[in-house]
Amino acid sequence: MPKLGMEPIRKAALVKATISEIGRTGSLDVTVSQIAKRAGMSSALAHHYFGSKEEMFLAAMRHVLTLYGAEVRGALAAANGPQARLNAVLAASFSPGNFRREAVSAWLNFWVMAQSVPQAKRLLAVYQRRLRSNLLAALRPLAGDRAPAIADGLGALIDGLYLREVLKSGPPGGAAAVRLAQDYLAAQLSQQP
Amino acid sequence: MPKLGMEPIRKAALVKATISEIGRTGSLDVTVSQIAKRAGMSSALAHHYFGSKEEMFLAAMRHVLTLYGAEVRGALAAANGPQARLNAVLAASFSPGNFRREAVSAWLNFWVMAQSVPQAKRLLAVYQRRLRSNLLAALRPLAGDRAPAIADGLGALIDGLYLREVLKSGPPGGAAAVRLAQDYLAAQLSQQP
DNA sequence: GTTATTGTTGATTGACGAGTCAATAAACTT
DNA sequence: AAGTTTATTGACTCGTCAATCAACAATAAC
Repeated sequence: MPKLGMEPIRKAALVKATISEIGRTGSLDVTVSQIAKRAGMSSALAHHYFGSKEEMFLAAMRHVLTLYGAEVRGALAAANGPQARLNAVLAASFSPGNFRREAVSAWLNFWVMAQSVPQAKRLLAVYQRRLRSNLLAALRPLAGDRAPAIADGLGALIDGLYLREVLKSGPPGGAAAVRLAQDYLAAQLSQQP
Repeated sequence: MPKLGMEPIRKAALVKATISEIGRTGSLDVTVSQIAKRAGMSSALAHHYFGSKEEMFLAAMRHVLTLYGAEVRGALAAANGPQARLNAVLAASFSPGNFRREAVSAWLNFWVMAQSVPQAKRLLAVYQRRLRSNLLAALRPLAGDRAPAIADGLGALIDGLYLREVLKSGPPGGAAAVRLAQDYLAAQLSQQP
């Protein structure tokens, strides 16, 4: 049975399954067996490829952040001018791909993990730095000295909207979230600089 | 040895210890033994009083929310007029008592718990409703129809600032958080209603 | 065709931890 | 003083789970 070159396939399946299981249970209290089962393999194989449960979690986290980063980059590439760049970041942040229960729930749990796993903390810090730098670059031409404060506020607002999404029931509210964030931006930018 | 009337004392000690341990480890992966030890008793006694670990967590959560609620109420009682009431809510939210590593970390973990424990979800919903209602009441005279959107944004911003505090190192940044939130408010309120 | 290399799993190990129990002791009741 | 209630804990049960191992299978290398 063993076809060669299984490693990347199985790893990808495990990463996906990890996110699914974290999303399903809403916590990191997920067993390797559950993950492996959902990915269609034995728990022993999961350990074979990842070595430890923590590595699986970290790989899943990297995956979520990578997807997010790619979407932001893509949206930015098609954006003309500062205002469009801001909208691009917001649109990517709350796109259906990123702003869905599973991913949001996983993201919340990664935040928890960051408190005890240094590597996770580093990954989140990278995400925060990138977001801040994107916002800042677009805001400086529009808001000058006030750009840093606005960027920090907008960053926190985005995180807060993610946070609140996990408790909401019903369909994802990405559109409403974008509206709120744009509202915040409009208010800040209408102030004299 | 048994002095009577120990129950409330021990329960309070356990609640405090629960918050401390969650804050220390940054997660809900805390054993009843750890909590009991920090509270100066055996794990059996902890079970005797609370029945289960989950009950301990819920009691700790209630405690955090009660403290927060009391502080908000106190600040509101001394506030005159809508703008002062808004400032009161912000000041209470980021006061040193509430906005300290331990409490913030516990709060993040309660958020996670809310995803799988209905009772925890209910408690958080109560907190959110109260916050929203407080903000809304103060905002309506200042912003009219735009009050709901501003309240939702401000609520999310507050939650986001909490979230970001858990990753920050160094001393608590309550003052900066209040500034950011007030900045948001000022920008929103300067818009024509 | 023998020898690595890669893929795969059932079974097992070893640790840990929630919750229970039986026993002890001090205080209150009558 | 006998009995009840409250406080308290060490020892134990029972389940779970991460991680390892031994074995087997298929492909590639020589």
